[in-house]
Amino acid sequence: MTDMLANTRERVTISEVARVAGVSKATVSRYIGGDRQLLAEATAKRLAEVIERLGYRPNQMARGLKRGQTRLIGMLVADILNPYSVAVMHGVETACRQHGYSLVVCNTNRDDEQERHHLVALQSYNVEGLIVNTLGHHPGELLNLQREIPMVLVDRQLPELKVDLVGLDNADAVEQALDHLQAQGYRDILAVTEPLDGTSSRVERVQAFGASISRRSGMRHQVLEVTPGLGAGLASFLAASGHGPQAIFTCNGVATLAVTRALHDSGCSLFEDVGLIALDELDWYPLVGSGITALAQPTERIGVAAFNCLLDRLRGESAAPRRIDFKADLIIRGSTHSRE
Amino acid sequence: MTDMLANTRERVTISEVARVAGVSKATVSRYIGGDRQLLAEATAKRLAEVIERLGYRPNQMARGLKRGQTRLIGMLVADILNPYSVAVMHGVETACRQHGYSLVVCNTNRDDEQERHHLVALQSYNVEGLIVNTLGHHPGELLNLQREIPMVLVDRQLPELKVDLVGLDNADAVEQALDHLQAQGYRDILAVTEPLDGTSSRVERVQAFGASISRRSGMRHQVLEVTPGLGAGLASFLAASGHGPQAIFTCNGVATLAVTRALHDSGCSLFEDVGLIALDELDWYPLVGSGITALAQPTERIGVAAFNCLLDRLRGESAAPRRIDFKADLIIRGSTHSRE
DNA sequence: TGACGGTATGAAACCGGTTTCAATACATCA
DNA sequence: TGATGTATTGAAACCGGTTTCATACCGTCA
Repeated sequence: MTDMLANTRERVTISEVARVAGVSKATVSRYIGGDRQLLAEATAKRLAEVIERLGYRPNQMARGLKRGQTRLIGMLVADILNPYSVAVMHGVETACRQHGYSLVVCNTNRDDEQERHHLVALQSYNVEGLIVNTLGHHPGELLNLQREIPMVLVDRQLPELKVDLVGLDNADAVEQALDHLQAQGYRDILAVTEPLDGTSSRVERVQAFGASISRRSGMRHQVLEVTPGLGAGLASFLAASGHGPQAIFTCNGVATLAVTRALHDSGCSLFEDVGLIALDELDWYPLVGSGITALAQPTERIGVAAFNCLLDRLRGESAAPRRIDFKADLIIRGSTHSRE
Repeated sequence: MTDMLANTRERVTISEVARVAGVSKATVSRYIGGDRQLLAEATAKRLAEVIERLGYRPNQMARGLKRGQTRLIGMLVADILNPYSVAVMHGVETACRQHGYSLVVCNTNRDDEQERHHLVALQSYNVEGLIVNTLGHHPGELLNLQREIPMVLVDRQLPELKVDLVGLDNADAVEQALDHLQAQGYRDILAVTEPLDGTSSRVERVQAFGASISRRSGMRHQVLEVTPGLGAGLASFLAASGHGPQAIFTCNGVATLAVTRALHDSGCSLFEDVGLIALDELDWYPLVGSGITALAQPTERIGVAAFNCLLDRLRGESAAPRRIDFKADLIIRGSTHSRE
């Protein structure tokens, strides 16, 4: 008996179920579509039995064709190896599943051409919504898509696009970082960021950094980008140590890794000579030196919020674009021990 | 003129293109399906122009319905926060894109129920192939699916399933680790693994560990699982230090993090008191203490290989299930400095 | 007994494509 | 000139579902 099933190479279709159960396709469709109260109890029972026996699974694509809904959400990620992106994605995924959606993830590898390619692909799969966390160097393409598909930007802002935004309250995070550094006695601060590159969150952080320091008296600041010459840049910062205790503020996880590596390679005793506070929290921060002080982003909640934005739009809400900002949480470790 | 486009709320369909271009749906279909040599040059040119002007994008779902191919690959991941899984996924994604496939990623969060749920979902989306990296506690479900969809297991083995396997040559990796430890003078080795839990790669590593040590003279060994009581277990291992220099072999990245944390928390001077060699390479290994010696898995290649397996099956190859094993690369750092 | 209303179901059109088969136009050849 | 072949194209069926609309059946009430 099970052998018969084993030989079934083709997938069971609704017509097959209808034929076996001796009813019409429409009836089966009603059953699987949840309109069970429309059906006679005996019919429903028979269908349940036949479906179970045949192992029938409705074809989501076919359903989507007529219904116009695929229950698919697309997510465009600039760099899937970046823990921040993955953490957000985890939040998105959780929210998706809770609402019966599946997630299609596309990694652009920071490549403009792949971004365009994936955008086309996602549209062709009729994703119902799009979560975008990329450079956005194709605003034209995005602009087109935005008219057809609800969209939300994560950790990125594109002025051309009138869409929902979810991210971090960067000004607040920077303020928290500098408050802490100042309280601990640091006076000479270097911000290290990945190349700005038009990425709004990076720009915001660096600008907030400059602005916040300017409002404080007796503090000096400087900005450095993560490049092959990072080590030299750090060295020259450390060499000019006349302005008081020095600290580094890294604008994201990648920058933190780069800086920590460079300091480590230069034989600098972590963090005796220089303080460090990182934006983004990674699981190894407690382990290096006396631990790295961090501003943790609520990545999980950011992901969930992004999905919820989409859901609101899908349900027809058409209010003005929102901007949802989360606060960072300061986690104090040894890398910013007191200088007093 | 662009305003007219802006008002277009509905997606452009093939019928629309056909109507505007004054041809039949079949002709348009031929054009987008790549049968261009069938068309008159003038027709092709006109279609190109109309499609461009209307911004037409074929609906992949509709195509898939008749053609039976969705160009979708599904990947089931046990824990998307695990860097190993993400790294493999990155490889898969790269290979997918190169062959015109898109990737649907489902994270089961190590939850059996979610695993079943996602399996059903992926099937309902008509994914053409499945890459599985989960606990596989639903062999029944997988067994069913396997008859309909080509499948490949990554880093997992399920004896019930006759499918392709891609992973690490665990015996070789363990051998490399112990060769190195022994050469460095360590004699008393503790293997730390996540709970075995039926996960084949973990079991293989622990078994290979036991077997390999037994073949060496003068070495003692012991196995510990990552649990809340890990700290105590480590302490008691370290306390019984009579058998010669001690080292820890962690079976994967999660175990490494847990062990390093526990050692760190216990105030143990990393790695003066005990050596450490880790299976899996993570980007922060160079940074803690004098650096952690690691056996790096070629995750990217593993991902690519997994996809290629699928591709072979999709192209009709029906040879016996293969097992593809990669060798780990030893990266020597300070955590296994010589004990001589 | 016949008109009426509600319930359960089926037939057929439809979603946006692909594919088969037939038809047309034109050039070639005997 | 008529037969034949080739290059282009269109009409319609089809993929696996959903949905609209019509219908058959049943009990109720006047």
